[in-house]
Amino acid sequence: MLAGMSLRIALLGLLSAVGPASGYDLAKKFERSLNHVWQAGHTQIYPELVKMAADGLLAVEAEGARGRKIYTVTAEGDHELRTWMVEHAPAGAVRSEIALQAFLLPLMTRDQAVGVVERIKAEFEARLETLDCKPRDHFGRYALDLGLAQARTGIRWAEDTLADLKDHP
Amino acid sequence: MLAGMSLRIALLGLLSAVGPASGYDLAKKFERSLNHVWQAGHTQIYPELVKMAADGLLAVEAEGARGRKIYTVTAEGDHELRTWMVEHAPAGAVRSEIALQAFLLPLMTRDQAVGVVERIKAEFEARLETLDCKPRDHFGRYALDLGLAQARTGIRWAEDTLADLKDHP
DNA sequence: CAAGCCATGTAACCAGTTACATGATTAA
DNA sequence: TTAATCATGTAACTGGTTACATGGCTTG
Repeated sequence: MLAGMSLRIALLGLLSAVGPASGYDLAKKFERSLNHVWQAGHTQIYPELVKMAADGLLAVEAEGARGRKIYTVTAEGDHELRTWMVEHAPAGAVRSEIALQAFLLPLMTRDQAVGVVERIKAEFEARLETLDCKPRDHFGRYALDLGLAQARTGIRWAEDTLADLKDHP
Repeated sequence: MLAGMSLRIALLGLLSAVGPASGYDLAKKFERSLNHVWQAGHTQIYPELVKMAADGLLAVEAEGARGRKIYTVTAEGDHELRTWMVEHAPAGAVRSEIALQAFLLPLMTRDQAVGVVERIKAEFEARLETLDCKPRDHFGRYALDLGLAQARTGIRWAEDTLADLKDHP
């Protein structure tokens, strides 16, 4: 089991959850439901589906108009998904521009720092709002809970940091 | 100002904070202090420093034994750093294997899901512990606070999710 | 003088983004 | 019939990882 197959896993998961779909369908669902967890555009998805079919993880169930291919998960694909979920220790590594800006705050003047933290706060608030609008009955509900909790934590951090910056001028 | 220049910014920030340093020094400091915020190995750092010097953001202050070059931030480099901090709206996008596993939990059996969440919880706990050991007087303290708060949020999410999984078998 | 660490680099590869290209279908 | 949207793809590039290569310095 190689590292960095998250795109495959995400596609297998989506197909398992919503049933047979085309590349276009999957790209839309990526944007609508997986966005806060993983991102991929159609230019990455189309070729990956072809490779996954070649590797036996997916089968082409039907071919419609203008080359539209409907994919389904094979038994092997389902096995791959479950194995990854159960066995793969997720990489906890973070690469966050927000955290980088937070890291560098002490290099800024007080006024610069206040401006930066206020923008970060707004960013977390926007995130909270978009996540809050998503349907709660959805099968990605646990990830939604995590995202909401982390957005609230970010807002609280920004408030505390603003207070701290005002205390120590 | 192009997107995706976070590595440059991180290097400018480190050099500003700790003073003149070589590529090797910076690689070590990356590992020790920036790890929870951004990652970069020496194979990425060395060529980037050369490019940054060519672009006028850094100057080679001295050359020591075995080709060791000591870099300093130029006025232009300092300007670049400040401009990015003050003007660049940080990308909030997340790409997290942990969140992906959380997303896919409803596809698993109850036992599989419990195992996955327990491993995620352990991951957050490990993160909390490593961050807790870092020095608090350090110039990256705000990022450290954010990391600690988010690790605690992750642990709380895992506990809530485990309770939820046990309630609804 | 050998073992181990210090220190710097290159090359090949993989993942992800941006820009470009094309044609089918639908609605005004 | 023209404009918008649906739908699929390719190519070039950027950022990041892994594997490899090399040689100086230090200490037992």
